[in-house]
Amino acid sequence: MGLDLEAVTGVLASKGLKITHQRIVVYQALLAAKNHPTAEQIYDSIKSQNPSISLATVYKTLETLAENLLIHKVSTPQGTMRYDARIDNHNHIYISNTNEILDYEDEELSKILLNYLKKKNFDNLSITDFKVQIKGEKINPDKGISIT
Amino acid sequence: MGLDLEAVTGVLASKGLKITHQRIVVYQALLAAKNHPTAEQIYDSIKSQNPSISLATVYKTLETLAENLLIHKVSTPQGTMRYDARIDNHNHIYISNTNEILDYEDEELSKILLNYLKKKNFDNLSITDFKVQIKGEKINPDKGISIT
DNA sequence: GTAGCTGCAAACGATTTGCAGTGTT
DNA sequence: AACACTGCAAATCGTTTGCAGCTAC
Repeated sequence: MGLDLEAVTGVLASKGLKITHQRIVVYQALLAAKNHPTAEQIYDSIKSQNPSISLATVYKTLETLAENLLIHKVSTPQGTMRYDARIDNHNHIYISNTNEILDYEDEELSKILLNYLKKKNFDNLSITDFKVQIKGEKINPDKGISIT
Repeated sequence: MGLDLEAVTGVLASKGLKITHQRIVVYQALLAAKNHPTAEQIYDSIKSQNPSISLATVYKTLETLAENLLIHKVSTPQGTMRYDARIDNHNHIYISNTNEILDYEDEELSKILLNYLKKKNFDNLSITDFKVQIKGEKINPDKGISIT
């Protein structure tokens, strides 16, 4: 995770976006985040290095990046938005007692679902995206989750 | 769909909730709704018959019903809340060009997923809920969707 | 009678907007 | 130079809250 400056500017340029300091910083912050931060969390994480940046700009930048399919907006069960630099199709685990969102990806699961959806015929619907949403609680909130 | 008054009062009583006119009306309105309405849509649908009811009460009532597991709160990709009187585990299809939410239930899909999750070992996680979220667009927005 | 519920208005948090000024191309 | 982008503050939207009065039990 974490594209260098060249890569980031290249990606922005490829979408015809102006290369501004703010966009670089916001994008890099999101790429570096392993959790799924809110706009405010991104703002907090960059404002010490960029004291003049405004929260509104962070929102606008994230919106722009999402429109250009460089990042994803993720709505949480609480109705707030989080952002995700991963653009490949993957699943999320919402952990209610710690308010975390974990990525969950599994080749086998993707295959199973894709296979299932192919078999079904959804008339008058063009599917743009599908994912499994798992909700749960950590038994021990201080420890991580491992999947075997 | 649509419980009669007796049934509704019975359900409320079984949860130890006071039987108020507002709760009956809100609950029945949600039971009768085939779409997944917002709090405001429920409010609009009942206020002509109940002019003195307040939107805040609708919110409070829905919250209470959800806490008592009589209904579900559903967060949309846009970050707003919708409500669902179906409490069995089912999947949702989000239709972006009409802003609809459709229920989607399929025995086979449930089995496949349950089976998959059983096989996997999520350490330190207790799964409370899982569902498939399908996003798509209607090809013809004026027509329905049929699944075959 | 009392605890719980309602309705109102005000407060709230997250996000968006208008606009004047600034920066990129 | 032109236009897109930023920063600020104010506005907006959906939702929640505080509290006085009302209602079911």
